[in-house]
Amino acid sequence: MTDSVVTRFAPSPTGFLHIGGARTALFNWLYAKKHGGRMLLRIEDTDRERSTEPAIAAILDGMKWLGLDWDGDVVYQFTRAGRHREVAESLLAAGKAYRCYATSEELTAMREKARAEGRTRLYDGLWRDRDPKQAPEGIKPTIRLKAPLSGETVIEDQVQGRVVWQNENLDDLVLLRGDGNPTYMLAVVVDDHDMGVTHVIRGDDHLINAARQKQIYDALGWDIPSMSHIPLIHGPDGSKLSKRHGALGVDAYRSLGYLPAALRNYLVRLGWSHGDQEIFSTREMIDAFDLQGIGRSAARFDFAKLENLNGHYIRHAGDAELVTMFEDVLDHVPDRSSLKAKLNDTTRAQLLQAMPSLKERAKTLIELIDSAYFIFADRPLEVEPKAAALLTPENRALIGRLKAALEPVSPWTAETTEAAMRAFADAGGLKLGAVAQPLRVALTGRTTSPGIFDVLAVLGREECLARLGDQTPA
RNA sequence: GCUCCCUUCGUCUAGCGGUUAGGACGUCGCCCUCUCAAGGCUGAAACAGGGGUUCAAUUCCCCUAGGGAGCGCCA
Repeated sequence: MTDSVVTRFAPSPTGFLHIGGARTALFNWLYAKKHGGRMLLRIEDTDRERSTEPAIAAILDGMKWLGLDWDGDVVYQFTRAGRHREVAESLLAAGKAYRCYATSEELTAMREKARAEGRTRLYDGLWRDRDPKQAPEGIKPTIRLKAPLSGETVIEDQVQGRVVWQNENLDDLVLLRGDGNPTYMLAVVVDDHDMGVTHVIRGDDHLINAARQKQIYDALGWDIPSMSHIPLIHGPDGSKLSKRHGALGVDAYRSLGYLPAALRNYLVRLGWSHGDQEIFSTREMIDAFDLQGIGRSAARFDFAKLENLNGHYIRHAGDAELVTMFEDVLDHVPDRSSLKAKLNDTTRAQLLQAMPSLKERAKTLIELIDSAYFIFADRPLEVEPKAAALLTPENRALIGRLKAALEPVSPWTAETTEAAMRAFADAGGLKLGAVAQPLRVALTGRTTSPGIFDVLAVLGREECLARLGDQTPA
């Protein structure tokens, strides 16, 4: 049976792929992969007003970047409107639905009245049993489901457990709008059914919709798929995730220098766990993923943990791979075009050589870019204020003497320059640090950098001596 | 207001009646050290509150409080 699993990710294209959607997609993807099934992608664009092409593009792009591929063609829900209409009509013919001629004013009044009386059943069934002959002129009717008035509707949710609603709290939802277009509620049910979806995994903001959809499934005589409603992701302060926090599109995470693998790992552990394991390769994630491991409470988004994970993935990435990522991310961050122009075979080789040292200190690709600054810097170096403070007359003189000491070094490697420097320090009765810091400033313009011997080796003899010369009194 | 969901260190979480309540991030201190990281070792840090059930509750039930979601001819 494991080969029959079909999951789906069904975003509405009204904005970018946000972090919560990304996690939902990931969970669906993992579940399908784990069971050798398929994950379908359906764009819920029945709201013609708010659906946009750029949003669709952003969603597809975001999923590709995250490495979440889907099976088959993307299904655009709006193209299936005819089928949705057909199903609504069949329900009408079967007496399981009816036309409702209520005006929006009447509806508003009903809602206010219901709320005032503390009821949840907002639509009072005004046209449920009324003769359509009484229909007013000029009103395009909606088609509403004739939902059960009593009894209960039960969802056996794989995450939330058994959730029960009293039917008197559920009203007759609209299946078809006055303009003949389907509502989300109808479209989802029909599409999931027609697409053969076996497992619905989505945010728990849909939990109540599951009950309403169950009523549609029942009216149609269809089986409802397995339901899993996963808790939402909140901002660091526990409130709803806003743009201020992490409700950024996944493209923003790319621009921030996060690796897809790191984001996947962070996301999978947000709301799901597998014992004490924190780091998961994609393979391990697929093998370990299960619905039982999903928690029921909302999780807060924590950038610090994401950064830590990202650092881990950077440290463990291949050097050549990182050079490629370094270049690729430049296209997604502002003000890096000058850096891009400086990429050539020489600087690429330097970058590759420096990578073992660079990646040890970077939590994001942005930090990686920043710490590689010394490779691309033009002479004379721009010196940070904090670093400039170290360029005292004494230290400048020291740099001059050091330059002289390094000049004869050959070949020029991290090992040989280190030996020369240690000898220089010993001879002067200085601690290595007393020499290394001024040297670092002269070479990088900063007080922090990769190991100074790595910097020496990467920059090469000529460039190093020139930079030292720049800081030596004439 | 109504319906539904949730509640273990600051954060993500393990726990599925009996544990010194574990791990991870962050944080504190120490070690390493040419800076910054990384790494190693330590420390502080949690079962929301109240009732039950039970020989025994973080674990099961109820209530309260707090948080969240939903209440559209949006999805």
